[in-house]
Amino acid sequence: MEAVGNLSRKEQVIRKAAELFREKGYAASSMRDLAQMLGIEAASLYSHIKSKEEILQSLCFDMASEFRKSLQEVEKQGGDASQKLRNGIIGHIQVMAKDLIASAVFMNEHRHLSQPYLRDFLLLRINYINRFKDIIEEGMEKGEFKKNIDKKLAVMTLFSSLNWMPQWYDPKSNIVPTELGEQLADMLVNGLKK
Amino acid sequence: MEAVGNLSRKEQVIRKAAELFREKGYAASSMRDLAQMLGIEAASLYSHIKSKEEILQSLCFDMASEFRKSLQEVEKQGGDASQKLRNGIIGHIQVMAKDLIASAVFMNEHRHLSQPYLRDFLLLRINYINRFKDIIEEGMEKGEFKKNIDKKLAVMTLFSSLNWMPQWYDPKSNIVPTELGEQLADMLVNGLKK
DNA sequence: CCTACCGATCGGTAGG
DNA sequence: CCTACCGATCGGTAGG
Repeated sequence: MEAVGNLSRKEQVIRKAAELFREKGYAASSMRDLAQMLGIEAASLYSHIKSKEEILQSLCFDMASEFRKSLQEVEKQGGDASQKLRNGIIGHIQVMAKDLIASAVFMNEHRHLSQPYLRDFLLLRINYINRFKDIIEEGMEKGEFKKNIDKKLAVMTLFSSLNWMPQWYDPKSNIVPTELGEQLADMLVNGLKK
Repeated sequence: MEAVGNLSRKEQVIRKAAELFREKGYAASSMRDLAQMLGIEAASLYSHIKSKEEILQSLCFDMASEFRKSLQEVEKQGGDASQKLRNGIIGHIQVMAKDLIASAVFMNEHRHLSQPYLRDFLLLRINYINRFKDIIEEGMEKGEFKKNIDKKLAVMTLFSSLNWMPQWYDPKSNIVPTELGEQLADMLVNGLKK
C-alpha cells in the first residue's frame, strides 16, 4: 500500500490496462497480455486488483466523476445558453485531454461492464447528456438557437463530436485542448459557413 | 447454394452475426452464441462460412463499397462546396439507414480485422474521408466556409456525428433518414445559432 | 446439418 | 510476486 514516487502499483496496473484495452478492446485483452506489459506473471496481477472487470470499473467511473465535476462548475458559472454550451464543450474536452487513453476506454468499452455497474454507468451518462439537452432547449426557447433542429439530433451530434475526439486528437499537434474545445464549440454553435 | 425467398442461408448467418456483433462486440461474440440464435450447432456454421472473421470482412467491406458508390454519385453531381457537403452527408446517412446494424458493426468492430484486411479497410476509409476533406478545403478556399477552423477538426467532427448515428437513431421515430441527413447537414454547415 | 472432438487460451485460485 | 494448476470456453476440423 506504499505510494511510490508517482503511482501506486495498482494505479500502474490500471494505467497499463487502459492502454491495452484501448488498443485491442476489453474483450480481446487478456490478463496474460497485461501481465507481460508489466513484466510479471498473470497470477501476480491479482495481488493488486480483484478482477479484470474491476479495472474497467475504475476507468469508467473515474472518468464519469470528472465529467460530472466539470459540468457542475459550468452550471454554477451561468450565462446564456450559447455561453453555457460553449463552456460545457470546453470543459468536456479538457477532461478528456487530461487522460485521452482512459477517455477512449470510457467511450468504447463501458458496455462490457456487468450489472449493476452497467446500469449505474448508463444512469450517470443519461443524466449528463440531459443536462446538456436542457441547455440546448433553453437556447431554443429563448430564441438563441434554431427551433427547427431536432433536440435529440442536436445533443447526439454534439456528443458524437466530443466523444470521438480521443480517437483522432494528437496531443503533440500544435492545437492545444482549450483551443480545440473553442473551435469545436464554434463549429457546432455557429457552423462551418461564413 | 439455392437462393431462398429472401436471403441465402449464408446471408442469414451474416445478418444474425451482425446483430450479435453489434450487441456484444466482435471479440465477445462466440460462434456458439451465433449458432444458438440460428437454432443450429456451432460446427454447422462452417458449412456456410469459412471463419468468424470472414463474416466481419463481409460486413465491413460491403458497407465500405456502399459508401464509396454514394460519394462517387455526389462528386458527379457537382455544385458548390456547401451543396456537395450537404449531398455527401445525406448520402452517407442514407447508406447507413439502409442497414443500421451493419453500419454499427462497420463503425465499432473493424479494428478486429486481421492483416491484410485491416490495412485495406483503413485505406478505403482514409480515401473516403479525404474526399470529404477536399470538399471542405474547397469551401474554405472559395470563401464559402470559415478559414479559422482546423480542417482535421472539421472533418473529424463531421464523421463523428455521422458515424455515431446508428447508435441512437430510432428508425421507428417520426424523423425519416433524408430529413435526418438534411438536419445534420444544416447543423454542421450553419450551426445551432439562429 | 450433426456428433465427437482437438489444442489453445481464458480468468482466476491455492499456497507459498 | 511466483509456481502450479483448474474448469470453462474458445474457433475450428474430421467424418459422416
